[in-house]
Amino acid sequence: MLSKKAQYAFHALTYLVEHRGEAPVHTADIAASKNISVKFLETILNELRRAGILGSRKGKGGGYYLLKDPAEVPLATVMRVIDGPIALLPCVSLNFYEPCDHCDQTRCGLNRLMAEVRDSTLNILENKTLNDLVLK
Amino acid sequence: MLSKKAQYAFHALTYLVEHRGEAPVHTADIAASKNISVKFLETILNELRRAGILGSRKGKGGGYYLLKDPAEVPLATVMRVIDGPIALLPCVSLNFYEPCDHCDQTRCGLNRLMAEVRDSTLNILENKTLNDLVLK
DNA sequence: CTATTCCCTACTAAAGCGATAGGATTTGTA
DNA sequence: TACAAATCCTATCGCTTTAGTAGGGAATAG
Repeated sequence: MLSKKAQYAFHALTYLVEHRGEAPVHTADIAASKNISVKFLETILNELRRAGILGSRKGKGGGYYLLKDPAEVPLATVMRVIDGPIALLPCVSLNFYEPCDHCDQTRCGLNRLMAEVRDSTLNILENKTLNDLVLK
Repeated sequence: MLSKKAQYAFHALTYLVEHRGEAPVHTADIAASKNISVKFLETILNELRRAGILGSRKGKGGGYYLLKDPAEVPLATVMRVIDGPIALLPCVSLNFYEPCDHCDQTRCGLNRLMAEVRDSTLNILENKTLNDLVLK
């Protein structure tokens, strides 16, 4: 399951896509619009900034804004930044790989099946982008 | 990610499929073969029994055994018993559904996308069974 | 200079995870 | 009937993660 943090991140990004081209958006505005604790959302937007997904400006007229074209940011990227691995097992993770302790991967049925799940999941999450969060 | 419990469950079930038709298998044998703590595995096999996936017999000559044809037990069933929901959001879960607090599902882009992920995941996990855990 | 806004560090309460402990219960066999 | 073998049950425990909260510091526009 996605953490609350990841859910909030997606909702906030949705808001930012919808307000793209306007002035930087205040954390407080997003929080109010999406019913999220301001302080909690602050830390989330900050993580997204450190990950290179958002830019920010301080002071009056400041706020957060998208750094890239929303169509260039896959959902998988956001999920990895906030929640870490997408795969169901460390031994089939592409970005957070860790070997199994007591099991030869080349002869593990579970490994093979979970790799299949990973591929079908990533096929969606790597191709759907922030743009797809917004319904037309 | 799958919990350790779910991983152990799958490994134990693999062992049981491989020893199908023989006498009931001792917890200790599986634990030794798969490097799992005996006591921890006990609770896992018990959960699988209460879920109707395994049968058991106590006393001498006792142990656990599969109740059904392994080809009739989808991986999704095991995962739900041990880890709960498979979907990435409560509001798109088929078996553990919970509505969103502040978001109209029919107009939520995230909801729609996560439902898509769920479908592609379940397409695998409902069709692959315990039999597929065993490599030939 | 001051109000506004992001930025940073630390803390916390509650829950979940990965076990472990200790015994109760059932069953086959001598 | 006694005993050993195995499952079954309940409780506990240390650790980590989750979902926030608190309090102020730093930059910036006007």
